[in-house]
Amino acid sequence: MASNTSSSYHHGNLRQELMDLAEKHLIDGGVRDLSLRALAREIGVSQTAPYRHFRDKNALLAALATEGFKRFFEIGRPSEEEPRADKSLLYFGLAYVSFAREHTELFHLMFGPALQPRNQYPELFAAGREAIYKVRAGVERGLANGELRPLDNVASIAHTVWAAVHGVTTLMLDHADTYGYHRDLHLQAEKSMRMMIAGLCTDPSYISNLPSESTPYPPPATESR
Amino acid sequence: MASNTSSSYHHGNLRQELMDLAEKHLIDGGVRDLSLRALAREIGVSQTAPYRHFRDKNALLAALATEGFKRFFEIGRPSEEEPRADKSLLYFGLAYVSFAREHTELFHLMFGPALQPRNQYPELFAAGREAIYKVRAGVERGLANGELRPLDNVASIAHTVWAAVHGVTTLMLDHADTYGYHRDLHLQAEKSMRMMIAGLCTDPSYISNLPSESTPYPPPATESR
DNA sequence: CAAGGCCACTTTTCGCTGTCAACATTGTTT
DNA sequence: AAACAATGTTGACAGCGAAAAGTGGCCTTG
Repeated sequence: MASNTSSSYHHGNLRQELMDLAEKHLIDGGVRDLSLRALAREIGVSQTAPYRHFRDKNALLAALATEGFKRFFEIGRPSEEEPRADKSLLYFGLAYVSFAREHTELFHLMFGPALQPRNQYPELFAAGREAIYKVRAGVERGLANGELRPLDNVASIAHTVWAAVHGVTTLMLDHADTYGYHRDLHLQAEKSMRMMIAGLCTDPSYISNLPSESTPYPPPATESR
Repeated sequence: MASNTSSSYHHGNLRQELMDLAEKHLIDGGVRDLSLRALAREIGVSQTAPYRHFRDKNALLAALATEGFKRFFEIGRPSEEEPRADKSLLYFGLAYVSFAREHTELFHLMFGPALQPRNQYPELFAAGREAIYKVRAGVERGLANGELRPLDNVASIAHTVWAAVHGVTTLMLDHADTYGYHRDLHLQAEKSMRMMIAGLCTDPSYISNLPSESTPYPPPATESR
């Protein structure tokens, strides 16, 4: 896939290859170690070739984040099939956490302040916005079912759910050691989300049943801390 | 305060002046626009002088973040005086949001992934850890009073509260436009926190009374977006 | 089939950054 | 007075993002 058709002057697939390699570099090293020059060097083109495909370094980052959101949609799917609103929201939250742990640096790029300004990339905006609709749908069904308490309008409740999940996730990623939850991070995350979601439910009996100590979740991804 | 005693060779107060100017630069421009050389140039010392006081650029950032946490303690105070646990937690959350809006870039430095690695600065670690104790204290009193439901152990509930507040705040800072809460950000934040805290209370009647549309909070700080 | 244009890439160059090694200057201790 | 440690300075290196101008090759158009 790396080697191209025939001509050595025109690479032919540079944009995609830049994206792929950029993500690889992102994974081990974070945004700080991502340099256009290094990418170009490694691919074997001149150091300014990337500028044919991305106006900026920022534009590359925006493209990466956009693709991250598109992959992110996939994990939102199950919530549409689960009939129970509380479980649906919980599953969304757990998937959110899993995504963040498996694609930590991408997650940071998508939701963190590293990529700025971000309001000039319509695709990125649309992709990010799409995500909240998943939650909205779940909340709407929950309200219709009567499983969720009509505490406020849909948008507001959806925002609250998102904030809860997002807070649990980011705190876990960036400050796990500070707050002393070295192990069983997934367990703590699930407990927190259950507590918060329970408050939104009319009948919180199920959701507030905290999970047992042993968790079926995958071990934390190897990180370069 | 800038001009020193008499000698022009030894500055005399370089460390503090670096910190002050660094924060100023941080405020308008973010971490990306913070350069040791620019600081040195502006202060009027040579470009390597800062290295006498900070091993690294990272060390400067760590010092800034540490001081940020120390200021952050001040806002935690009111929660100790408020007898009602729900209100105490809510006030903490509101103060958290206010701090984040008034010192956006500092907040990002304190809680975001920009400063890395951060585990080699004991002072920073201690300062960050101190913050969670405020919440713990509030939760402990709430549990003792019977105002908070004993859903789990203190640490776990405190972590949950923190995550809720943190999620609301970061989402508001970084993605306000994405999720369509351009105005009345403080109102939305308060509503979300009330909903979440209500779920933790035995009698959520007061806390779930959502605030009215007009808010007494200060307008958003002028930001360079 | 040739002319011309356009696109993808290269070369060159600029100014900026963090950081290191060696040196100079100062206030303080012995 | 002499040695010392702390604090600045000079100069240099490698790396970066980015702009300007040139070049090779494919594609359209006459």
